[in-house]
Amino acid sequence: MFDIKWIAANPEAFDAALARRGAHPAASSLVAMDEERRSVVAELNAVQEKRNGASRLIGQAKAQKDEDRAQALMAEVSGLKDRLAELEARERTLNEHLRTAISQLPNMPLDDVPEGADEADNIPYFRAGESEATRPAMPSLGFAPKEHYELGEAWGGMDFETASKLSGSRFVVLKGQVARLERAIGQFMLDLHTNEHGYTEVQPPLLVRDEPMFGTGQLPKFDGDFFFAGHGDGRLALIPTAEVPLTNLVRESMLSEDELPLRFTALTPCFRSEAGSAGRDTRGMLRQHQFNKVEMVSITTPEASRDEHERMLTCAEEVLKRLAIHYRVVTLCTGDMGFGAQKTYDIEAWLPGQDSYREISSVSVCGDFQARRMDARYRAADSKPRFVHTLNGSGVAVGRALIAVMENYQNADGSVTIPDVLRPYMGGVDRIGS
RNA sequence: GGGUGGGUGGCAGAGCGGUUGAUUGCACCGGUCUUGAAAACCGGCGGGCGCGAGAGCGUCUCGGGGGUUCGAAUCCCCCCCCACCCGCCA
Repeated sequence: MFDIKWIAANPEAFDAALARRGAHPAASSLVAMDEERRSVVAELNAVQEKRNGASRLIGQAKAQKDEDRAQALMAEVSGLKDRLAELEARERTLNEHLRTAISQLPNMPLDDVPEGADEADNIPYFRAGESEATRPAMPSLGFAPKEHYELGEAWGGMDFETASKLSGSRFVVLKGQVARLERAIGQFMLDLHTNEHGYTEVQPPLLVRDEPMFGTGQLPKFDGDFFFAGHGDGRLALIPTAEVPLTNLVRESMLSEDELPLRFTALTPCFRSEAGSAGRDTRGMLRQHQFNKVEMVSITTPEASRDEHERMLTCAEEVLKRLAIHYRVVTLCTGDMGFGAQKTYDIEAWLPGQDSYREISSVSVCGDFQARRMDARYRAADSKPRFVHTLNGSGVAVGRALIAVMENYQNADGSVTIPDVLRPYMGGVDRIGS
């Protein structure tokens, strides 16, 4: 969601930003709509002023018991009603159209986001002084690695067949030590972010109204990507990510500057219909309708959001460093970014079984894009209300972390060694599946 | 599922047809006092939109929409949401 005044003042920059995201120019039509709207508002205000002035005089005349004068004024002003109703209706319609049009447009990329069409154009990201060497090394297994589902199915810890009897494809039943390992990974990450990274643990609702989904940008454009549960005459969405409830924690509110930044984290199930990815990643746990994820959300001032973005990335990276899983970070190019993002880093974990890097976390800064949709503001030091900035990042996806642990820590006999940091959560077990 | 009460400014909480955008308290900002701070006292202080270079002016806004009226936070209708009680249930 954008400020129409900004668009009107910077039409070329706005269209250029849209072009970078592969969208058609929109500034001139939006500005035209806004001009029409403003002319209606101006006329409406003038008519209202006339009516209000007369009503005030009528009140005075009545108070002075001057009934004749009151009647004369009433006759004069009553003719304004139709015009008023018409102008009010037009204003409302124009407002709605403008809002609808603007709410369909994706966020504008920051200047340092690389140009590109799709994921092939994403570029590796390193901080100053950093390199591959500063990240956990690739494992040298010395045998042909298996994929996670081959390992899991072999010892009955992952059951896709039974899951499909219950729920169809893209579901899994985890059992025994695999189920426990999944739980251990989630607990470990949640503890890390709450104990060491300053995030407040939250258990949010998993079903939300349409309004929060609009607030974070999932709706209205991507209705088909989610599950909805009927509720009374309406529906509630099953959250596709905890970003939705966590970010909307501050919706329609006026925060004070000294309580920022706010940092929230949650371990929740996420539900996605995966409507657009039929046939992709159909085997295994990589792409499921339901998966657990630890999410981080920060609410900051506009000045602080860029630094917070870098900070949040390091929080997510720390998970993989402690698990000692090799990964890389890429800056998403303009064509691969999500709808609400100004800039996004993806963390891709190395999966030996797949012989490739796969996304395990995505960390985005959204500027005031979501804040405008949610009406989330704070009172700045000069006491003026300003929109907050919002950020979200996975820290990290639990299901995919489970895959990464299993594939990276697999042994030649098909067993999996438990990473050191997870052993306390596994009751001291150091190896499963043997 | 049955019943009742309620949605007002950052928060709390009055108002219930006519200069009421709204008493008051808290919070916040400025000032006096003080070595400093607190307290006390004085003053200021909602948000959106439009016009304007600006000071400012106008307008909308008391959950949302519609209606009655010259005029609605106040009256009527519909919807949404919240709280409480009863029943049922983890």
